Amino acid sequence: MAPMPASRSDRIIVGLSGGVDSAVAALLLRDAGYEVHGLYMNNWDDEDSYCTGAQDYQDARAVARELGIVLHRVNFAREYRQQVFDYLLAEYRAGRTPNPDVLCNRYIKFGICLDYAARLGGARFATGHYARRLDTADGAGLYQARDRAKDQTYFLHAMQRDCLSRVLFPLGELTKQEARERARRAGLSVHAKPDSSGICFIGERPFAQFLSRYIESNPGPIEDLDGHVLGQHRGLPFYTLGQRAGLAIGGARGRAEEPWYVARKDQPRNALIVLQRHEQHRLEATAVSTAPLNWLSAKRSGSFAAQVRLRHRQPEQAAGVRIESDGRAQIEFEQRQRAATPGQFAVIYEAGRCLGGGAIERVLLSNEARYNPAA
RNA sequence: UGGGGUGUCGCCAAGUGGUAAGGCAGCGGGUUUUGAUCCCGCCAUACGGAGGUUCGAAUCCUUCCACCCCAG
Repeated sequence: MAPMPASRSDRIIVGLSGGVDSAVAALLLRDAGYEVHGLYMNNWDDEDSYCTGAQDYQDARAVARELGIVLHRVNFAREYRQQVFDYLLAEYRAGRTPNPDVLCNRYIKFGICLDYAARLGGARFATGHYARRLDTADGAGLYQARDRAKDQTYFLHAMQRDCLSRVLFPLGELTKQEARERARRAGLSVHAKPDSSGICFIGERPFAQFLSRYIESNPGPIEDLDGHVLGQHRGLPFYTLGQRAGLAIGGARGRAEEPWYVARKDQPRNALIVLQRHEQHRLEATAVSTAPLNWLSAKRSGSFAAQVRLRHRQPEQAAGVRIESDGRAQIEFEQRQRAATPGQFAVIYEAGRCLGGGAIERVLLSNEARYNPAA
């Protein structure tokens, strides 16, 4: 385990989700001699068949009991709704594809929840994220987890930099397999609980179905690159760039026997433009421009070479980054990037350190000479 | 109602006497703390309807129906 910067008498608050990872985080800190309190956070109030909140809380209680630690509980549903969910709906309505978990980490987990942990007397706030926090010459830095396949820094890149000095990621040096093994050996009842996926607190329900509860349908044509109508869509917000499933386009006379993918959204005409597999070069970007970056290191200026991810779990892509005077970034990739999507985040790395990132605002496709404002 | 053509899974489409390819879509699962991508599995006792020939027909014959095209 990484050296603990806090003194052993300090109280550490661990965000307990009811899953394996946060349980092991608490286990490691307890075994290292800290006074550990658990904090279960409820971010979503709807109780329906997809909401696992009730079970997760019971699991968190079991973990606390098994570890012999105090468990606190707090409800941030109102804040989540205002700072994450409203953003998500606004982005979808605007035709972009938001990443709510990035905002959840910035505003909820490492925002108000971090403050709440401090009020509980926590000198530090720890979570079960697969990431590493290391001290550097310019302060605490966020580094990728040793288990690169599980690395979650993509989701953490937007947290405020000054929060880094107050957080701990005890799982940063472990693989998922090792974490489960530790849980099993410690007799934690959640050791075999399946990994969760899907938007936190919304769950694994069919996503378009969930969205349709909040976003009105607005049907329009599905067209190929030449403007031939191939079908009808339910509303531009229900699709994202590069998406294959859900288009309901079958075979067409004289067309290749290939699946169709979303190429772009024509907002003024409410048309969804699609293409086939052999045309996917039209989905490839050479560069993206971002909103002003959030920095987790000393602010950079000018141009520099870096590695960039456009989505979680994507291997780092070699790129040139140019910082504009307004804080925005122009990122030019060595390799073309498939389905770079406005609303998602470009996250910048350098030798395993997450420098920060920003929301993708515009995408420069490989067949375009300049940014298309409608992109 | 002259001539020609076509009717095979939701869509496209092989198969022209030997016991229904494939792709797309869809559904299910895997991977995944976003949305996607990707991977795996399932998916026509049935060939527009009805008769007939044959050991055996989607494939041959008769007839009816539907649609398309050219003539009108």
